[in-house]
Amino acid sequence: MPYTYEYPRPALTVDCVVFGLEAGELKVLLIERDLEPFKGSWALPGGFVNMDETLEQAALRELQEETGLRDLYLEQLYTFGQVDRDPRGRTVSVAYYALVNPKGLMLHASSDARQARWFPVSQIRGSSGPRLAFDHEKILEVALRRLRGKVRYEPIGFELLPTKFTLTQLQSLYETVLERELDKRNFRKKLLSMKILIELEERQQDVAHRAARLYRFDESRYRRLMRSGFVFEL
Amino acid sequence: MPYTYEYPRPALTVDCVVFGLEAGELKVLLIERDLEPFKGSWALPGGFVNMDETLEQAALRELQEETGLRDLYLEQLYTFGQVDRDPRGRTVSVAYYALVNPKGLMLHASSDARQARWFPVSQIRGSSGPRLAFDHEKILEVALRRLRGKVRYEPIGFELLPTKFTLTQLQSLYETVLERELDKRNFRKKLLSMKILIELEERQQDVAHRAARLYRFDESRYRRLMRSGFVFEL
DNA sequence: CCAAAAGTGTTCTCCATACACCCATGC
DNA sequence: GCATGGGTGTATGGAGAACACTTTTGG
Repeated sequence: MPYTYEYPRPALTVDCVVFGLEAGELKVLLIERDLEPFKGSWALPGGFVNMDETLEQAALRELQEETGLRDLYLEQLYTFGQVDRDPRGRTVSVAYYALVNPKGLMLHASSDARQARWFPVSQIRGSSGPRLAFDHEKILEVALRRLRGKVRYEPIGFELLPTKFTLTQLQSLYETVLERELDKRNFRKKLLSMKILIELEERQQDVAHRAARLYRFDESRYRRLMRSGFVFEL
Repeated sequence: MPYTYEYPRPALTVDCVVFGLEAGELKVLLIERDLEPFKGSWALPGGFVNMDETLEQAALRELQEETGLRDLYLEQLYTFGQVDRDPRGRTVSVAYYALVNPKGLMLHASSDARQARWFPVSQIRGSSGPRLAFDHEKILEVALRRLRGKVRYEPIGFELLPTKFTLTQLQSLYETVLERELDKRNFRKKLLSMKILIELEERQQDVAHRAARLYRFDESRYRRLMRSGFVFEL
C-alpha cells in the first residue's frame, strides 16, 4: 500500500445510546460488561470498529451482538476524544443514538455483554441508578440534549412509538421527552394541521373507556412536504 | 499497559472547514497539499491526530501549522468513516467547522501545505473552482448545511464579522449565509428587541454617505438570557 | 351510573410580515 | 445638489396560548 502512515494510532470505537419509551418513562438500553476494563459495570453498548466496515455498520453490528437489536433509527451523535477516557490507552469513540419502541422487543445479550437491560434515564442521571463505565454518563447527557433538541424540529419521535398510535400517546411522548406539559387541544390542532398523520379506521382495543382513534405517521407525505419547504416544528 | 487492544486500527485524522465572509461572499479556507496523496490538489486543512492530544487540539494544531490561524470559533461537525475515503488505507476523519473574520488575517502556509487561500463556497460547489481531495467536497456540503441551520438559532454569525459591526453588515451576513433577502426594518426591530447588542457611540469611518452606528455582540448578556430560557432565533 | 379518557371551538394576544419615505454625509 | 446607504413606524393577518365541557365506553 503506498504512502502508508506509520505513527501510533488511537483505537477507535463506537458507542450507542438507545432510547426507548416504556411506562411513560424515557429509558436507555445498557449492557453489563463481561470484559475488563469495567467488567461487571453497566455501559452503553459498543465496541471496536473493524477495518472493513463503516462507523454506522460498526454501531449496528455491536448493537446486534450485544443486545440483539436490529433495524433501528440510528444517527451519529458526537465523537469523544478525551485523551484519558479509556484506561486501556488512547481510544476515540464515535457515539450514535438510536430510538426504538421497546414494546415486545426481545433483548438478547451475548458477545462481551452479560445482559442487556432498560434503565430509566432519570435514574442514571439522578445517580440512583448504576454508575456507567468510561465517560458514558457524559455521552448520555449529550445524547439526551440532542434528542430534546431534535424531537422539536424533526418528526423522529414516532420511532419511539408503535406504528399505530393514538394522539394521546404521541402527546405524552413529547411531554416525557421535553419534560413539560402540553395543551391537549392545541397539540391535536397543530399535529393534524400538518397533514403528516394518517387517520386509521381502527381504534384502540381493550381499554376501560372510550377507545381512541389510531394514527400512522405518513413518511412519504412528510418527505414531499419537506421538499416544498415545510418544516416540522414542535 | 493492561488490557491493550491489538487489532489493526483505522488511522484517525481531523479536517477543518473554515468559513469566512469576504466581499459579501461566503468563502472557505483551503490549502494546496504538498504531500502525496493528492499532492498539488486543494483540500481542507487537517491531518493526523496525535496520541496525546484531544480531537479539538489536533484540529487547532493542524490549522495553525497549515494556515497560521489561531484562536477561532471551532465546533465539531461530523465524523466521516467511509471505508475507501483515503487511498492510503482506512482512515476515519473527525471534521470540525470554524468561523472567522478574514479581514486583516495573515495566512501563513507551512508544514504539509504549499499555500493557503480563500475560495468562494459557490465556486467549489458549482465546480468552477478546484476539485477537492478525498471526500472533502462532501464534508464541505455537510458543513454548509450545518452552518445554515445553526446560524438561525444560535448567535454564531458574529464570529464572521469584526468585533464592531453595523446592522447592515449583520443583515447582509444573514442574507449571504441563508441565501435569501431580509426586510431591513423587521431585521433591525427583531435584533434590537433581543437586547443582545451593545450600541456603541462610535460610527463607521470613511464612507461616502451617512456613517452607520456600530454595535458589539453582548456575549455575557446573551448567556444570562439563555439561562432564563431565552432562545435566539433568526 | 360511575370512572376514565376521548374529543372538540372560541377568544385573545402577540409576533411576523409587508411596505415607503426622510435623513445624514461625502463628493 | 445628488448619490448613497442609514434609519424609522404602522397596519394586517395568522399562529400560539389559554381555557371547560360533552361524549363514549367498559365495568
